[in-house]
Amino acid sequence: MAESDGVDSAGAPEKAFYVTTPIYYVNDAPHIGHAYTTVAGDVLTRWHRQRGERVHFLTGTDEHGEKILRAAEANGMTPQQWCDHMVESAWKPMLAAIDAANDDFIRTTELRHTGPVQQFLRVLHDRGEVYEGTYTGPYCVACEEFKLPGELLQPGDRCPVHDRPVEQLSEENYFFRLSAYQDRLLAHYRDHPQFVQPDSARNEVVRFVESGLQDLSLSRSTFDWGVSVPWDSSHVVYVWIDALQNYITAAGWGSDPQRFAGLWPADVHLVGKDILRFHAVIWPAMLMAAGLALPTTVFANGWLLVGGEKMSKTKLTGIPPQRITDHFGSDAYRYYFLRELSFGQDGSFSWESMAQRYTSELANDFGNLASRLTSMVERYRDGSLPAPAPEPALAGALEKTVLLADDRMCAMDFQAGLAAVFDYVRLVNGYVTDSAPWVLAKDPARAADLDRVLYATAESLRALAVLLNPVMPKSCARLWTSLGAEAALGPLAAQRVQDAGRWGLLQAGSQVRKSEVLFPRLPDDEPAP
RNA sequence: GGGGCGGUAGCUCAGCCGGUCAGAGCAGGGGACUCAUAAUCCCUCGGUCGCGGGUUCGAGUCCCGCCCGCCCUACCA
Repeated sequence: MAESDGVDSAGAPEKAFYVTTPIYYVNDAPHIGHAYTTVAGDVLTRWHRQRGERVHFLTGTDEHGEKILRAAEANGMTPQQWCDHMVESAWKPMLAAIDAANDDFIRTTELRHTGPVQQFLRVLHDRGEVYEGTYTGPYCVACEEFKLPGELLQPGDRCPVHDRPVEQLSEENYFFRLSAYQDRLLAHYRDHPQFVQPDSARNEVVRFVESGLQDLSLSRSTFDWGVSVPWDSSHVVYVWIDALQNYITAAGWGSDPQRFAGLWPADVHLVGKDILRFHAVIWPAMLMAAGLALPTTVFANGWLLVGGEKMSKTKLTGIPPQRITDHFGSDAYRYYFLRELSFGQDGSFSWESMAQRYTSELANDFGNLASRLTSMVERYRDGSLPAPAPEPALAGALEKTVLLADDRMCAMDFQAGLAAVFDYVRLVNGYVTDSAPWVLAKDPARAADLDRVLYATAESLRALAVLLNPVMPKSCARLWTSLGAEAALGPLAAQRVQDAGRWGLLQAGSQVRKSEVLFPRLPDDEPAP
């Protein structure tokens, strides 16, 4: 198969596999729900990178809007200072804690974003997609802000903050002709079933659009922390319209056409299901209106439930990722959430299940297998790996494992992909026990059998290091070193998923060294917060 | 009210177009082994597949009704 170096035969940059997370609102404190989406994107992109593809992984922060303005005021800072503070003290540390290898980090207050956003608005305006209109909605005088019909207290349409009746107020706004896109959106959903995933999310979106769309007001004039509407500086762009564009502005739209051509359209927008509608309805309509290509897939992941409830800041169930990574490490964190939960469905997090999977699967099954092998090669063969030898029982299973894992991971079915890999881990543990190399070692006449068993086990671990590297890069790097694989095979990052199932890659004489255990057993107890 | 998804062994969940689909892992019980992180391996206990009808030679698997849970129902990041 063709190796990719990022350039196709014509010399033009190969279009990258482009994955995005939502940009996170800096006013929120990062919790495991944010990190879940980010980890999924990171593992997905690392997997494709391990397949030899050119990849681009984008994340970032959303920094405009009235809430930011008010939070900054409350903290005695300018909005920009407040955003800078939150990005540096909360959001970037979260990425470091989960070991995310994003290629870019976009902030909506950056000039590379705000300039192109204005350009985009002009394009919509010039194309007749925007008109001036009147927004009428429930308004609380005490709050000095519009309320959402759904949040009003009943009976009487009362403000949930002040418990007093709201009044209907009108504001002159600019509107986007979203309603004009109903049929085109429905046609797109119909012709591109992979556009919204999983199916449950797609169903909801289709039903929603079928029920009819209203035009969307895309500007605000009651505060000024946002991108100015280019033809009317008394308005700022509605924060969602601003935020969605990060996916193209970060890719170079409006600033770097060559870069944009090499990235857009995005292959996957990962989103939480709470913001699905913005990504599966408004965003594609905006792109259609501007004449741009649509992303291939919008994938909505489920929510993490804690104690059976959705995490909530107000209920103090929003768990910071660092609380878990401090105890279990980033590799285990990444593994746990993708292995335990079915991506796309809601799932429960509990400290107990995290500890259980850590101990059972990472420490006892995977880590211990590495210990068994390295210890025996040191003990029986002075740390020098025996020569390659066939072992059909394992080689056949490994080949199937690689094909299945690759298929599942590319489909974003991380749970099944990891299950396939760990089925193989179990198989190898069984193989070692059945082969009983410690018995073979006592009989010089069976030296060849011992060599074969040691080689087969090492070769299996070699493949596991490749397959698990996108999920657990730190541990797999140590395993790679421990196997002495780099001398003959090169860096772990250079190993291709497609070749991982080939038997006989590790070379005779590789220096195998027992290292610190990959996943030390840990106390199960949850540390006090 | 309308809509979406789900309700399968103690726990977490697989089960595509109906016919070894009654499963996996963990937990529990028993045994083997000692290379290894008191790890590993094997065996085993265990479920009227939410409830009630229906279609069919045959239904967790399709249809209808009901019960329960979560979510969506437009400008909340």
